Amino acid sequence: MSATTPETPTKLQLLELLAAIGTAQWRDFAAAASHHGLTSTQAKVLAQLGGPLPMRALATLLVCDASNVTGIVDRLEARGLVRREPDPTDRRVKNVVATDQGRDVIRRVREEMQATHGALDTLGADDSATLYALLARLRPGMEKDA
Amino acid sequence: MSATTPETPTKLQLLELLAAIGTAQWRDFAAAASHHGLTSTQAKVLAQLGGPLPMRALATLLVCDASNVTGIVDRLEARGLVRREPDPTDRRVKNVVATDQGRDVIRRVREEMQATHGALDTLGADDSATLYALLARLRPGMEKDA
DNA sequence: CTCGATAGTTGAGGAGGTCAAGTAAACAAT
DNA sequence: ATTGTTTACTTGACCTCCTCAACTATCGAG
Repeated sequence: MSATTPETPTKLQLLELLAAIGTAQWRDFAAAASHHGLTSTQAKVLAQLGGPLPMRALATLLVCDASNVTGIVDRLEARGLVRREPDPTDRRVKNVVATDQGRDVIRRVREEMQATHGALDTLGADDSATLYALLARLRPGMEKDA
Repeated sequence: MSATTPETPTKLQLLELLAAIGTAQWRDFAAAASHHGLTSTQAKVLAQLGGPLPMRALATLLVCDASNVTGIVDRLEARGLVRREPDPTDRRVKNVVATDQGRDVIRRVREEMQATHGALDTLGADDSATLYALLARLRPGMEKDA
């Protein structure tokens, strides 16, 4: 009942905490994106565009249907944040590229995730390293598909 | 460039890792929900219903407009997973309550988050406690609103 | 060259989301 | 007590996200 020391937290407690952190980070991201007139999905797509990416690759990354990407990229393109370029080696594929404006916007969104940045700043170097190591061990298992 | 030891990870690396874990967990949750014919939003609502909750409280928890909750609860109610009950002390409010079937479904969804459970199982008691303590320190800062 | 796979789009339709407007009930307020 | 303000919820219009099925264009193998 009380806020006792978590000697050995139950898996359920850990799960709940992980979910709460994930939710909070997502809200932070969505809020920052919204300040720049973007939905969280649009921002997520923009965040993937380090370089040119075919529509299909984008759909794979987002784990969604290809037809969905068409609409999202349509709207990003209408705002001038992204361009569709023909692929020189395969005339079927269209590579999506972030424009200068697009790169600028997503950079600012990342910078403006204040809650997340603030929370991470409360951790010292040692704690950061420990957390990083633990999460890195968790990651491969989490990304395995059923 | 290579996968070097993360002596002191940069904040950006930590941020990226945290985002990846959050995304993976969310996908796991959505997949489990989908096995039971639920969207992730519906499952999320069901997960909040430990006890009766007014529509308004639900909207606050989900950080969304109240009119949105109307539709979500409509669909849950149509499947018999949830009931709207009049509040005895305030005739304006309708308390949302999970039915037996609703409780059952959300319990199974939680159990079926295999990727997440599997990943957490790779951690020993000590590591779990350490991770829990670190995340618990992060949480309050993350949930602060800008 | 033809056949089968792949990349992308379109259209239909559902779910999630917002905003504006409306109804009903609670709460003041002297 | 009646008048006015606030609160809880719903409805309707409208957008984005998302899936599925169907279509076009291109690629690649035999």
